[in-house]
Amino acid sequence: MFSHRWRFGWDRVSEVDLFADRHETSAETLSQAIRAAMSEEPDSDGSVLFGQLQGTVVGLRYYTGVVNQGEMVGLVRQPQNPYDRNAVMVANIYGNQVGHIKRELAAAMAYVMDNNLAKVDGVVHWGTKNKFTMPVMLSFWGREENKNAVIECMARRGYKLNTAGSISTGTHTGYTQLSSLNQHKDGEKEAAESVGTPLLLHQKQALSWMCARENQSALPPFWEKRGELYYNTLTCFSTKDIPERVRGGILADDMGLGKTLTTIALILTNFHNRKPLPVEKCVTTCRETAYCYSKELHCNTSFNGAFPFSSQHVSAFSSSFLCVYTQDQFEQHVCANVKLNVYLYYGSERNRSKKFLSSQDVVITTYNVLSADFGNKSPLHGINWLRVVLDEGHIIRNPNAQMSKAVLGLKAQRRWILSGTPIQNSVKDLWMLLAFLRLKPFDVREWWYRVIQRPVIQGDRAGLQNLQTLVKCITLRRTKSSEVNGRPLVSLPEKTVCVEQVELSQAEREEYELARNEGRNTIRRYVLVCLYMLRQHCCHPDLLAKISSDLGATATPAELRERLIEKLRLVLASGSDEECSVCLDSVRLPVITHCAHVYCRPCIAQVISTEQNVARCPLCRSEIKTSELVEFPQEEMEEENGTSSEKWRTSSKVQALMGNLLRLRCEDSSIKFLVVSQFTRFLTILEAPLREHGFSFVRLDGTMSQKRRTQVIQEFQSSTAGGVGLNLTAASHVFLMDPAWNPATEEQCIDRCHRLGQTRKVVVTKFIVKNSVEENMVKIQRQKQDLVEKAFGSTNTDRKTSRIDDIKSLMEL
DNA sequence: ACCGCCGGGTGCC
DNA sequence: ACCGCCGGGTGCC
Repeated sequence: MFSHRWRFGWDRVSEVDLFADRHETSAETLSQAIRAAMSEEPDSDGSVLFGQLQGTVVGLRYYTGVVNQGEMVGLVRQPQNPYDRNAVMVANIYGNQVGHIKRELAAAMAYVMDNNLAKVDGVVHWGTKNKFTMPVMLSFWGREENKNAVIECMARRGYKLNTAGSISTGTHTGYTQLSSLNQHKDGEKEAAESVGTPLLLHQKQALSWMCARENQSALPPFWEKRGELYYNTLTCFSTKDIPERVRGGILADDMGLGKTLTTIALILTNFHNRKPLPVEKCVTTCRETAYCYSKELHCNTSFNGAFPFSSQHVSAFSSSFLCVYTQDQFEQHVCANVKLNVYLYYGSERNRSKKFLSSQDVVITTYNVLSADFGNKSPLHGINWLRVVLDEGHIIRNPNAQMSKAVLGLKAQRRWILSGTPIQNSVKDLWMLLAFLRLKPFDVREWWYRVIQRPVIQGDRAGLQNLQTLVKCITLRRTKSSEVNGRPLVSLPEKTVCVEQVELSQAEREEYELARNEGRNTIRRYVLVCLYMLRQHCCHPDLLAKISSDLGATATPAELRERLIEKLRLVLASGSDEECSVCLDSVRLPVITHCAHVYCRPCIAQVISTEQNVARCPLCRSEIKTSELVEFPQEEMEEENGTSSEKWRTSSKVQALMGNLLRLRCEDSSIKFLVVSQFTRFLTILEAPLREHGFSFVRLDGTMSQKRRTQVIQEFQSSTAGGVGLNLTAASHVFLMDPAWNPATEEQCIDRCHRLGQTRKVVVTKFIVKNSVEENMVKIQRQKQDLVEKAFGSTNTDRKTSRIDDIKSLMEL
């Protein structure tokens, strides 16, 4: 075993090349590398069409799901299918199963899909009336770098992807009646008497539109009736059942145009059967609800007493309304003689009774309370509300957030989103809002993505138009500069914004640049430390520097120093090549911090000096001071081999290696192996299982003297002819335990045994942890190799191999 | 499935 | 006939 970084002094800086200062674009390179190395989830928006393929759907007669001509279908892997673990299920928009992809094709697709090499879409262009099988046009989408792999993989199984020219991707403009979209946007509606504040013209228009959206019976956008069926013009899906109409929408007026007042007016004006909410003495009637949430949590339970509560008949739908700061607005905008039951559902003493909450006219809560309750016998989720209103609805933009999931779990007849900025960053933001409104079929992310998001991002005009139609249909948005009947919505004094550019003085600029560079260096260092630790996790958990808990604060300074020195000795002895997490090289002038982490003195000194206030340990974030760094007494530096009392444990990677070694030894007991790691301490860890299974081994690493290295290599080569030096041809199997940033580093390593004197086939095994920083390192390696290939027309490897082949043939070997 | 595939019945022209 | 051919039974994954 040997650690190549040290032993041969190869390319010691290769790991930090990505961030090196000499590149003009270092900042960009840094961010790219971080994104590439740290990203767990690839950006699916970057996908390109690899090609298309005509496939077959079989087993139609066993399922009820039907498709129309031109309809999009979903392809779902069924790894648990008892008849075929490669099964790919075909379903229509509503998720009804239509059939399966034919077995042989499914086998090829399963590989591509399971390895995330491509996403596959299906469209059925014809044969929809078939009884047994039907054709399906499959489109393969993915990231550019996977394109060839996918095409080859499919070709190997006899499926040729059609990559030619322009192909229909299935997006087209849905037929829509634009006139109907603007319905009621110009109409006006008077608010109910109980609304205490007179509405402005544009607010009456908004009220009219909101009432219409709640009372309408029109189909959602892109749906039309065709005979007995309801037909979706974008996906070509059709169904007997009328698609659920979206009773509600997005009120996206600018700040200050009175979204809250308009919503209060809606609550009071449009109760059941288009009648106003019964208020005042009307104690026995059903009460309505609107809901809203605020981003803020105000746990002020004393507010509860501010509202008169009366016991009400519990309605089938209760209702609640919004935000903390609108509590005043209710009082302000509701007539003084009107009693409205408004309950603020937050604070630890909140009343969790479903019956009580249902009896309220309005229940107001916060996103935080809602998500805290969700999945925990949440009374709010058990009530079928008349209306749910999300104030500042863009807060639930991220569909992965708990708050968003909690919001989607609410049951309601009518749903509203109030937001001045419904789309903050990208078209992606819209999905969560559509999902909340339950706008079919876009509430299912796949259909939203296929029909709208991907086409829009790829610049498809039809996709953009469909998006606009969709948004127009469910959104009312006016800005402060909008006009009604030629007049501005609101009259405000003039506002001017100007930008004045300011130059820093030379001295200021110098200080600024200094701070910027320091900041950049600090970030760079922390990123490297973080990546480094992830790489260690991939190999073995014990590689991570331990945060020592036994270095108590009660110890005297002398005791503490003694213990730290002991710890430092242990750490240095355990791997002989302890690496500094700052420079990633072997520790020079080792020092140990009070939190028991070891660094090079110059490295950690620099970290401390770049901190403005309190310097913190890059590994554990404990406070560190230059004066508290403990050095190793010089005379003990050469000591070796502290026996670690800690218990040995295995790791997945250790298991993988041992499995290979044992299998190979069974096949041929004369095989020798080379086991390579970037981490010398990992080699130390590997010694235990090797001994346990009776493998004899030698170790080679950077701390050894030249003499010792020669001895070790001779011992390893003993039974094999050939010279010494860097020759390790006795080994025919190379195990690379962890990837290096630079592929050349690995190549050099492999060449130590794949060279003159080698008589066996050389097999190299690289262990890469799935879904980890290691996979991303491999991607970076591949990119580097591609670069080399583009620049030279052949890879490093090829050139080397061919040179070796040349020599071999010259010497007639 | 107006197929392919399987397995039983059958067998000169 | 250890075949070929015929025609019935059958059928996703």
